[in-house]
Amino acid sequence: MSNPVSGLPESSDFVSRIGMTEDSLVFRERNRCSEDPWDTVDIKPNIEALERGAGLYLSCYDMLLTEDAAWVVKVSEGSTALAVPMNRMESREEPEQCPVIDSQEHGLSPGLEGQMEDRSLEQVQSMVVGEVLKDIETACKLLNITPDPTEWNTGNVQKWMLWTEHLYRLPHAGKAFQEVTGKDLCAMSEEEFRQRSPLCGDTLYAHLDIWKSAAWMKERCSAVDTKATGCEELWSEADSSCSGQPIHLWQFLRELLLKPHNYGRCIRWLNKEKGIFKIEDSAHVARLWGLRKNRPAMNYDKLSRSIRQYYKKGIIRKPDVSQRLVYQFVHPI
DNA sequence: TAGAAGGATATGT
DNA sequence: ACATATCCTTCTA
Repeated sequence: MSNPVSGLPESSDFVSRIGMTEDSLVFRERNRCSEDPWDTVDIKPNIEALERGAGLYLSCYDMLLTEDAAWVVKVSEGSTALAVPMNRMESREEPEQCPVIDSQEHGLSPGLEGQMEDRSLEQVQSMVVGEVLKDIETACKLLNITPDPTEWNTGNVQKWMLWTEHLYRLPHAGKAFQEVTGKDLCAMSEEEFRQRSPLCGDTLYAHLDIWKSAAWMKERCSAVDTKATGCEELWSEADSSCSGQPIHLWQFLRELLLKPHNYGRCIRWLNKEKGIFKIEDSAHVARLWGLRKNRPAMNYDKLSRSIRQYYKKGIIRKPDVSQRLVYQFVHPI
C-alpha cells in the first residue's frame, strides 16, 4: 500500500473520480471474495486505484453522496487533493468517517500491528461500501428509480442528473443529456460526458461509475450467493417506504432524518426520542420533496401546507413550545 | 419578510 | 376516496 499522499494521482484526476468510491467498492469486493471477482464482468473495475492507498478511499468517501459537496469543487479548483476543510474535520464523530488510515504514514512496521491495521482497514472498507450502497438505495427510493442505471428511461436519467447536480451543487447539465436512456448513458465514455458537459461531465461520469459498480456488485452478490452473506444485508435496509405505494410526506421526512450524514444540514432531530425535528433549510427540503414527487414547482409554502394537513390526522404536530420550522412526529420512531 | 395556520379547490392515483 | 398540490387570506415574530 503506497503512501496516500505520495501516491496521489493528478488532483484533477482525483477530483474527476469524485473520491473514487467505485474503487473502494472494488477493493472491498476483492477482499470479500476469494475467487477472481471481475474477470467475467463487463463493468471494468479500476484496479490501478488499489495502489493509491486506503487513506484516499476513506477521505474520499466523505465526499460521496453527502449534502455538502461544495468543497469537492473547491478541491478541484485548488491544488491539494487531501485538503479536507476544517468544518468537515470538526464534524467527524463517527469512527467510519476517519479520514486517513495508513500504517506507513504512521511509521508502523509490518507484522502483528500491520495485520491488525489490515483487519481494521477491511472493516472500515466494509462499512464504506455499506454506506455507499445504502446511500444509493436511499437515493433510489427518494427518486423512485431503480439502482441499475442501465434500466433507466430518459426520465429516470433526467431525475438522476437533477439529483446529482443538486446534491453536489453542480452546474445544470441535464439538458445535454436529454433523450438519453440509461443504457446509452452507461455506454458513454468519460470523454463523451466531458463533451456534453465541459463543466461537470467528469464528475457526473464518476458518479455514474459508482452507481454502475454498485449495480454490478448487487447483481453479482445475488447471482453468486443467495445466502445472507452481508452483501444482501447491505441492500435490505429495513424501510417502510419500499412497498411500491407512493411515499407519504411524513415517510419522506423520516427518511431524510434517518440519514443525518446526507441530509443533516437541511433537516435534523432536535429530540429524536420525542420525534421533534427541525427543518434547517426549508427551500432545500422542499426541492428534495419536489424531486421525489416530480413536482418541480414544489416549495416550502406548499410543503408546509401538506405538513399542516397532518395536524388533523395526528401524524405530525407542532411541539408544545412552538418554534419556526420545528415539528414533532406524534408517534416517534 | 419568512413562516404559521387553515380554507378552497385542483389533480393524480 | 385519498393524499397531496396549488393558491389564497390572515396573522405573527
